[in-house]
Amino acid sequence: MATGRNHRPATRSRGIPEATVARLPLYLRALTALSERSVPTVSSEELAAAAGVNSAKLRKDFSYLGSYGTRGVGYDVEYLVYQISRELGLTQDWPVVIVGIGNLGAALANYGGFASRGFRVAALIDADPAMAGKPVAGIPVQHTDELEKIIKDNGVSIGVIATPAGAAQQVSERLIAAGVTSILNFAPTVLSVPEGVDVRKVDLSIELQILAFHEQRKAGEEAAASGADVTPPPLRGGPAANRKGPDGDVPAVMPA
Amino acid sequence: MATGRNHRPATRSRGIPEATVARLPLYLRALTALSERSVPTVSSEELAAAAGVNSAKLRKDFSYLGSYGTRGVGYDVEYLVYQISRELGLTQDWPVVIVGIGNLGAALANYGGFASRGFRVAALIDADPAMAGKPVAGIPVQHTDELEKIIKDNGVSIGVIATPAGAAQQVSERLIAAGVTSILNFAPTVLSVPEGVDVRKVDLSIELQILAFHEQRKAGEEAAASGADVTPPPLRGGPAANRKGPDGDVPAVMPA
DNA sequence: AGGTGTGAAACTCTTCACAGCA
DNA sequence: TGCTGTGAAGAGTTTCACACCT
Repeated sequence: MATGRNHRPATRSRGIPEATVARLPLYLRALTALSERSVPTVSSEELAAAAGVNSAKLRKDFSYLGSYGTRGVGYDVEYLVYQISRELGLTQDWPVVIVGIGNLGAALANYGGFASRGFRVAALIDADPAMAGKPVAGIPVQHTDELEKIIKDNGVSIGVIATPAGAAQQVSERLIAAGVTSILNFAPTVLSVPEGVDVRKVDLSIELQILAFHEQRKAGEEAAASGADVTPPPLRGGPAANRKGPDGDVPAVMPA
Repeated sequence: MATGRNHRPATRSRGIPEATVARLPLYLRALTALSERSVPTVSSEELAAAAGVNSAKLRKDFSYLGSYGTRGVGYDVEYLVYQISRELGLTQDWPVVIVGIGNLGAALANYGGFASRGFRVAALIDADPAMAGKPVAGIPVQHTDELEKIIKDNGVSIGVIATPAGAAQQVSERLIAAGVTSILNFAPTVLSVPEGVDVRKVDLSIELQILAFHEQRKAGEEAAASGADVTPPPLRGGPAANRKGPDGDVPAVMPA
């Protein structure tokens, strides 16, 4: 997911599995909704449905946090909200900077969910001098020259990169040098960062390509069902004339 | 990842593992860059570095596609680009619609990578009548009333939802009813969709929360190194008075 | 009765390490 | 010699199913 080394290589000291961590925000959101409706308790079954996972998984996930439920009853909503928030580190406020205030950066700055839980946009930074001073989402954009100062003055440890791909690596280096240790990267590049820095990436075109893959599969299946050819297009003769199918050779319907 | 059922439940017919599929776009991007620099061949080691994965994983991934390399030499760049594109279904053009043309929707519409490889923005749709006709990224926004017609006329099977959370479920239902079978959801909601529909979600606040979790860990480790307390904040007495630490009880330094 | 917490089984994914081909 | 392709081992994740508590 990131280029930075994995967390807790072999020995997981207080080990919550990464897969579980990735789901905690989901549970938190569902719980927050329940809390707003003043629902006092919830069963693993109900909460799992709201979060879109299965209940055994949810219970196992919670078991890593401790025994927070009551047998025969379920989980106390408020209490769980607190416990998960705490576990995720959302009981404190994280100042973040957004670098690259183009369409996307502006969208992120305006995103409400940002401020909602634990995060605060400390600054918007852009390389275009013409942007400097312009308010976006009520926050004046600052020039890249100020980057290091902003990071240090605000004690920022989380940076969001929404620059063009070409600028991303350099921006990440400056952020890191100034003290940032977690980066959310929207630029379509692989960032290489030193050990200890976490990078998560959000990449639109990758997501679309994954969807396209499955979409193509569905088309293939329909075709198969109606007796048409299945495997993608023809196997034209490329440079390497020695390729063979996935496992040995697929005993599939050959195209014309 | 999605609410829709998993692909290939038990028997993987022509099974490329999901984890591999998710990395193919990454390889494709790295290969495209090499191709633009007219690099003819590349070793698994080099390509892996460019894609930010390790070489054994990359070779294993490629082995699911077939034997496309040459021992002692490496992989033919152009040929691999073609094979991966084909596998991902990018040799055909996928028309997509973007629903919800706010800040984010506009950012997506303007996103270059969209058009670049295999995707074409067929239409922009928004519920605000005031938006109708306005061009965004050169494409006139159409009103939600037209949604079904647009989907059908263009044979759209992939939809992008960039609406507020409250509208997302309903939009997804309309998209699906009109024929969409893959959805990329940017709204912070769990979509519930019928079997056979793929949903992928991109959720800013979830990503940030995951970063916050690790960030907090790092802070904890530093503190531990300097002898301060490790486990998050205090264990206040909540509703359930029976909680216990993760594995038994953490023999950690108790806070004051 | 009802629903959590969890060992154990099943499955998926990653990494190792090396046989075998160019 | 150099690098791919891959069995086999290992790590991580999900699911099952049921003991146990309320």
